[in-house]
Amino acid sequence: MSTLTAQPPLHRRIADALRRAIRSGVYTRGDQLPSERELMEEFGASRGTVRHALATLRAEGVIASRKGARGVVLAEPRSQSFSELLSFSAWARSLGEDPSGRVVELSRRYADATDAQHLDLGEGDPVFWLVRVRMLGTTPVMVERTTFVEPVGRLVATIDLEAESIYARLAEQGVVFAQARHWVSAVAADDDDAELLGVEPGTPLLRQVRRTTSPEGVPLEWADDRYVGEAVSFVLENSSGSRHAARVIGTGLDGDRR
Amino acid sequence: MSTLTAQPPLHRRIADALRRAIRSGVYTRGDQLPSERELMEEFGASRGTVRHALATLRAEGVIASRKGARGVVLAEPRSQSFSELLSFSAWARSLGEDPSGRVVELSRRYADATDAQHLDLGEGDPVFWLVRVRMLGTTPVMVERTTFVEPVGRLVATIDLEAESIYARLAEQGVVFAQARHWVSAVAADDDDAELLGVEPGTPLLRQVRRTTSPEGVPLEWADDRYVGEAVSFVLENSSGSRHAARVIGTGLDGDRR
DNA sequence: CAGTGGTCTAGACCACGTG
DNA sequence: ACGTGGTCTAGACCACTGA
Repeated sequence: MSTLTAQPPLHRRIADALRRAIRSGVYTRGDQLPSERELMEEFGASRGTVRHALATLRAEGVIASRKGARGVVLAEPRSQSFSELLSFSAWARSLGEDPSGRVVELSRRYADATDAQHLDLGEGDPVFWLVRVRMLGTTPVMVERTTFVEPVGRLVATIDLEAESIYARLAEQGVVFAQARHWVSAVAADDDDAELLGVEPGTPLLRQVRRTTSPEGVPLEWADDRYVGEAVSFVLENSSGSRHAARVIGTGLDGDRR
Repeated sequence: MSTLTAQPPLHRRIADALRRAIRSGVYTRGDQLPSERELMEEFGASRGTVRHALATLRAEGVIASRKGARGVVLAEPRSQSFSELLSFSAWARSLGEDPSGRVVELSRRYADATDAQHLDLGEGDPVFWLVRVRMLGTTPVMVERTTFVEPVGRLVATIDLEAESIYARLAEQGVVFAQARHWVSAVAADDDDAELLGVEPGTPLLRQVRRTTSPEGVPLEWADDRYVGEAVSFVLENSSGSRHAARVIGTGLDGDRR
């Protein structure tokens, strides 16, 4: 039984090669890219495949292109993947930091209206509730309050939360987080936040409310994460043709935590 | 001279039709979409074109799809376009609100290191500096501090900033904003912010630093916008295959304002 | 004007999922 | 076993850019 690692699809290998070329300085901000016909030659791919790769880079804000003119480089690619935006551990490790966490509470409870709305459940359905303080080194950076749907929460309860990455362990169990919607806003630390993070009440926190679904579109968890002051920011791209991001009034959510 | 409005490309009409169908309840969250072959029939399009439309919806977080199974609906499409994320006026009007603005300062000055970095200029190159307080009705919601490259700033100086939308007017002059990168974080209101927004110093603000480029990839402006408390939040999507958004340590920028 | 990216078609094979 | 989406090819026409 040889475990032949399947090669990634060609369009991804092309995108990776171009990202590497930009990161290593072959092309820098403002430079023109080779034409699509030239890239077809270079990678032995059809035009459709080359355009698939370029569309990926365009969505990342790395390049821009217009009819009639060659594409240009806009910015260095950021080295972030989906799991690094989802998992605090994976993110921190990718930055060479030492992530850790302290579990404040893990319990089974029953869905309130907000839970029901986020998780497509009925009020009163069982869910799991996890509160953790996340640290880089020994500095508290974020408090995370996550509500899991019952089958996922049951698995979470079996994980050593102080030592392992939830998302890595759940992936091994076949629970895949595939898609997320995030609401980002600013809040003042309340008494609970303040105590957990070791800051004064009223301190500005960056609030990220996240709803994550499986590849099948089934909600798996929702979370209310609050980051200390300027410790963290989110970067996003958008362009004329895209709607990946939007500004909304209020949070679009209940003002209270749960 | 008849001004025949060119029809949008087929892939966009398909995406629009599907968005409408979802918004109007033909498909709701969790429903399966028709197969790609069925959509080809329905719209008289080739598979490549249908897939182009579906890729758009996937990037918006509206649908998800996996090999072997039909696509599913994840969420209602948000009705936001690029200009609504860029332009406070366009955004507010799309929500039925009454946007207004008060110009605090408009001046010509010389680029510092931060300006130079954002706008691909040298330190000391001339730029234009605009500070405005933006309101919904009569409530201050945001203070915006924008630095324009010289040729754009020169045009901005000719606009009636209290009455017109900068971006709409600039577009008429052939200055098109095509791509933007945003850094979102939380800060405490400083004395200047507090006075302009009518809040206490230390109040949490949502900070959005934005860098905007033309279709050619040339930087046109960068801005530091600060929103009052919970007035506004940003919504973003991401999925396994995409890198539209990322979390970073700090702001990736100088801590000071300019 | 030649070269470019944007759009679109018509096929094909594969791996995966669901019944 | 069959239908599905993911990947890939080979062509074509157009509108636009830029020398």
